[in-house]
Amino acid sequence: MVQGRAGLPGAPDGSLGFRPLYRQVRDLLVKRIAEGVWQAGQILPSEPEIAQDLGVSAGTVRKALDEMTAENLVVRRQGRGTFVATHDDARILFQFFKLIPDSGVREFPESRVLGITIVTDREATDALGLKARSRVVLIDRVRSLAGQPCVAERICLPAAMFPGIEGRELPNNLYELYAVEFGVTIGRATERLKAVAAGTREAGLLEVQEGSPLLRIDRTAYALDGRRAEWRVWHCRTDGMHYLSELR
Amino acid sequence: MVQGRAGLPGAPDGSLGFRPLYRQVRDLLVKRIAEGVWQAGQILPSEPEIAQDLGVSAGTVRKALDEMTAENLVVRRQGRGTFVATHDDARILFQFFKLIPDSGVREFPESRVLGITIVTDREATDALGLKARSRVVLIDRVRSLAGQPCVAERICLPAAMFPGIEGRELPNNLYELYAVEFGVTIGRATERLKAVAAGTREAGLLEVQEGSPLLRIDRTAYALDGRRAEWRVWHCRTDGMHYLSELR
DNA sequence: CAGTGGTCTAGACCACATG
DNA sequence: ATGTGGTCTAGACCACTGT
Repeated sequence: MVQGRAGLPGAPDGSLGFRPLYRQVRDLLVKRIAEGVWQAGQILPSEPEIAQDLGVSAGTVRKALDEMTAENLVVRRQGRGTFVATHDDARILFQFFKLIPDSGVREFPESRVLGITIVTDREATDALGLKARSRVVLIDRVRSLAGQPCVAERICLPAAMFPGIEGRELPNNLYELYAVEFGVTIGRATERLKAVAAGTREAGLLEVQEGSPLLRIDRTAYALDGRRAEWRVWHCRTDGMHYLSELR
Repeated sequence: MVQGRAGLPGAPDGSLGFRPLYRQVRDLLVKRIAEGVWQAGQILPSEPEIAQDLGVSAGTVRKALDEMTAENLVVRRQGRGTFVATHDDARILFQFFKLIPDSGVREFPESRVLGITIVTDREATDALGLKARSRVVLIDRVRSLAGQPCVAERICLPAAMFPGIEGRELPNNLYELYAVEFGVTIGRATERLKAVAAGTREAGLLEVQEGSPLLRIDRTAYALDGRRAEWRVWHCRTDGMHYLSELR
């Protein structure tokens, strides 16, 4: 079925390494989602169906889907089925938005777009792993919670991956737009945090004094196929809010 | 065996809720580790042994151990056995130490103790969920990477949980000390991050100007039984290093 | 009721470590 | 050779959701 196997469990890769069947199944299912065979919010075939299609046991499919559930790629609902995860506001809020009011009540921040431009920028192409003269879309926004500006945001995208995005109306929740309109599904991201002094620009946007301490968050987001799809830099006020990180 | 069951899988809790067998097994095994029946680094009985002891199938024990592996409570080594996780430097470095040099090479920071005192402090007792007049151990340290002071650290512990710790020589890696000497195993923690201006004290310790931006990290750490066991506050320089957070 | 995911079991075999 | 965890399978039954 998936890879060299003949009644034997597990498949040897030539001589070194070893690729469990359930992982091969996982990779194949992820590939199908990445390719849009099953789109965000749609239901997958049932476990027995997938198992029969691929010629493996139901238990193996289950283990593959267990992993995908843990990765937030898929959502399972008992009695109903297994669905491709969407980037709805609730998911964004919990998975990709770690800035929380000190009160603890999570809230989705409003966005005001300051400008969209297409440029060639060495820092951005480096961060995105593109060739030095590739074109990059720059989006500047200010985000507010309860009317209070709290984040100055700059987003950099590979222009080739998001053709025509510069002419669009931008929603608050960009990851849903990436998935639905451009077929780019963000699966994971890494963030690097530093404390910096506010420059003139950020100070003005966030209504703080120049030199005030700000939290700088530098995020690289990866598409399902592993390509870097977005680089964004935030400058955040952290009076009255904080960044939450769980260690386990 | 574990809870009301009579040849039936899964056990109803009276009428509401449902507690899978493998979770009951997990909880029981965690309890035994928390009680010191099996100590850090020691080997657990093999899967078939545990299964027979508890009167469940090997598959159920396996699923319980899978969860515990995901929670970093246990380490499995093929061909050798399953071991209680230790708080060795490598684990601390990856699970509990998110401050990374910009170069990317993780390193364990040195520590210099500035003082240990026992006090009653309202802020600390609140953070630890203790009665307002409980005694708390305060430990102040400065931590350095490559000779450069980078973190001013204050650690608050419930005195009742760590009797006599104030008279001890403190190692760099405290979580191992907590586990080995006081039977308190840290299982998880949450961190809250803010950007703040350096006060006089931190500025002096970290060799920066007063008012410089610092990363303030506020960590609450939980023991295996769920009790809050430690509260620590860091003030960090983030020139040349950053806090790494993985979103997935 | 039928169909889905969730749990539990039993057994076979593979991969790895140790003696 | 033995014992450990790791993978894969097959089948039974439970719990939930919809018709």
